[in-house]
Amino acid sequence: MTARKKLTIEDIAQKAGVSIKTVSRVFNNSPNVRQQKRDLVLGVARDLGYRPNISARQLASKRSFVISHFHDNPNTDYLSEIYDGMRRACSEQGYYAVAEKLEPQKGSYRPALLEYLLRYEVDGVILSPPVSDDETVIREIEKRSIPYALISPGKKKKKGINVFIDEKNAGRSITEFLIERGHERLAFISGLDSHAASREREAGFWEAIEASPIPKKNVVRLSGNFSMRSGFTAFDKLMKKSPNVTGIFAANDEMAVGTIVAALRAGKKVPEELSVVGFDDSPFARSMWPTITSLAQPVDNMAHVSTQKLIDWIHAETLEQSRFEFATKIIVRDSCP
Amino acid sequence: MTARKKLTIEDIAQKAGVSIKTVSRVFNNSPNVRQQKRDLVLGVARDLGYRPNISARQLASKRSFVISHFHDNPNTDYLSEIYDGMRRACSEQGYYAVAEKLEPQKGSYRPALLEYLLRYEVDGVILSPPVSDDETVIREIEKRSIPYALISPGKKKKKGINVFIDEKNAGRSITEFLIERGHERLAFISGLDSHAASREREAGFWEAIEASPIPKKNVVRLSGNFSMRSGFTAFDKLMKKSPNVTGIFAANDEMAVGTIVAALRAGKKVPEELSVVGFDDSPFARSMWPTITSLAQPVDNMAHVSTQKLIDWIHAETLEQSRFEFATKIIVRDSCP
DNA sequence: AACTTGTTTGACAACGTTGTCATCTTGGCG
DNA sequence: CGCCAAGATGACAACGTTGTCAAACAAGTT
Repeated sequence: MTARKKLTIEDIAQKAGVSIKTVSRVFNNSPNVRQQKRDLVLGVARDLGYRPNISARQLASKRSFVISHFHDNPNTDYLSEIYDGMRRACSEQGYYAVAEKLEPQKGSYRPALLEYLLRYEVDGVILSPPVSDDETVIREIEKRSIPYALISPGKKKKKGINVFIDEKNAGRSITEFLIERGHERLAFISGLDSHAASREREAGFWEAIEASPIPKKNVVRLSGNFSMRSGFTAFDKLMKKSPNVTGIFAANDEMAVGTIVAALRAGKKVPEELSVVGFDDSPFARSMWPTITSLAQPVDNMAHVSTQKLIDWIHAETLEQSRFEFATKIIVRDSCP
Repeated sequence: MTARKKLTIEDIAQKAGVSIKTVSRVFNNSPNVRQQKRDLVLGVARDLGYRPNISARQLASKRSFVISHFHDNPNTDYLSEIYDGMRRACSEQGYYAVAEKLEPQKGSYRPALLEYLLRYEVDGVILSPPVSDDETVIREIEKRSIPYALISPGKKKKKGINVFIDEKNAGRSITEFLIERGHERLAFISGLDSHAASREREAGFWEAIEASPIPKKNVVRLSGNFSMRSGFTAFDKLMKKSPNVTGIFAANDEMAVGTIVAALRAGKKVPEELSVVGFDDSPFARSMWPTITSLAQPVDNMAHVSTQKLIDWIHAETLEQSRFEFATKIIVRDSCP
């Protein structure tokens, strides 16, 4: 029933009694179109169900309408949240969202990146950790003056769009949460030290400790690498070092899961004898038992905003605001109620 | 340094001393081009580093070069493996791989699907469970004669490409694996009964039991829903019903994780007192402690082959072979060594 | 009223391919 | 050796947009 012929810009122009160029202007939000005509065209287009043909646009304008997300992160939950946010923003504006895992070759992301940029001529790029901290990649993108957005970069760049949470602040607030629950012997399990966010979270942890009456000797730092496995081993080490710790902050949820599993195995009751908080509010946090109290960052929304702003930048060819900080919140669950 | 002007088909034609149409034919693998010219053109193109312009192709040929994967599955690891396989096949052939979560509206995938098909005019579609079992979706796609591939469909369709493993056989073989390890009291934790694969896996489980000397009264069936949580509760129920079970087959790895965590909490040693096997060989299986013995299906490869065959189908406009069965294997790890 | 100046509009040529159809080769066969 | 069918090639018009540039219009200014 909907098998009618394909609509073109010409059909709309004719029906609205204007030239195709005016229709084109309307759909590109170009200036210099009288509001009245704009509304007219938009009305006709809506009635007929017109959608601009992406390929023709691409060809004529030499833009690809592709926005690529480059990543190198095994956390598929995180990636898929980013992709969702991108997709929402892209489909609102008729762009393609594409995700590409960048495989380092001889330690450098450069070859894979170049191959890709050449192939698709992307209009905009989104980078997430750890790629958002790779200077080589950023330089290569700037060299081609492709608009880009960095999600949670370690150090903010002046040029691109920067989208982030205050990791230190977040680390501090979830530590304060633990302290308020009455815990006086704490442990922190770090992520990869090469990951800037992990270092910030730790800095926040120590800030909270210093601001509290808890003596430093009651606090242990264990190093992990964001993997569930490293949570296990951290817990085992902890039990040897200071078995009377009652509150643990793991720098991400996977390690929190590992910690809890190890605790259960060792016969410790969670949360009765040991409270654990995580970071990221990943699906793990909801599905573990006990469910995990975690600090949530609005990844989906961060990706959505980056993409929107990126598209604005592409259109405007100039960038007015470049830094966007997002609020976080603590999701209270069973592991530290 | 690579900032040279964009190459077009014309440049290649000129340099090779043929018409642009011949170059076009070569790049589309059209018949009726002398081998000698084909090689010549290909050589020149390689030397100059020519790549056909996707948009122009799309516009002229009225194809979109987009292959979409429709899914509705919370397992991001699974999805990302599929996406990887698709991407590999797509980028070999200059297609776009796009993934789209189909959100049911009033219980039907139809509205979301139609919106999407209209928007992007996809050339080919890949469906994964549970969408690959949705008759409405398949009918809608067939109505538009869009080539499609089904990954692990419950019942094989005659028309599209069907890519699958023998779930029953797989279920049987991993059960046999348990039995061979000397377990005589077993339990099966099912997935969602609406999920055809889960039913097949269970059928395989019972086949193995019947073929063994184990009496049925030593075997328990518990129902789960593929979530980690349902693994926990299944284990707790099991301990009440028949605490002397020594081998458990969970219909997926998430439930296996849940089972193991519950077991550790209850003070059971895994694998010394209780062996657990899972299904899917997801990242969980590698990262849990103990690591989980699991049945692996080659998801990445299944997606790669579906996509390749789909592209063949798009080009040939006719489908010669439509069913592809993949081999599985058991990955032996610590939870049942 | 004539003259600026800036805004709005449209005609028409790109953009880089593929589809169509006509023409030119080639090879087999009588 | 001539004829014919099939295969190989090319000229040229699509495809549906946007870019360019010139023309028409509107609003101030003298």
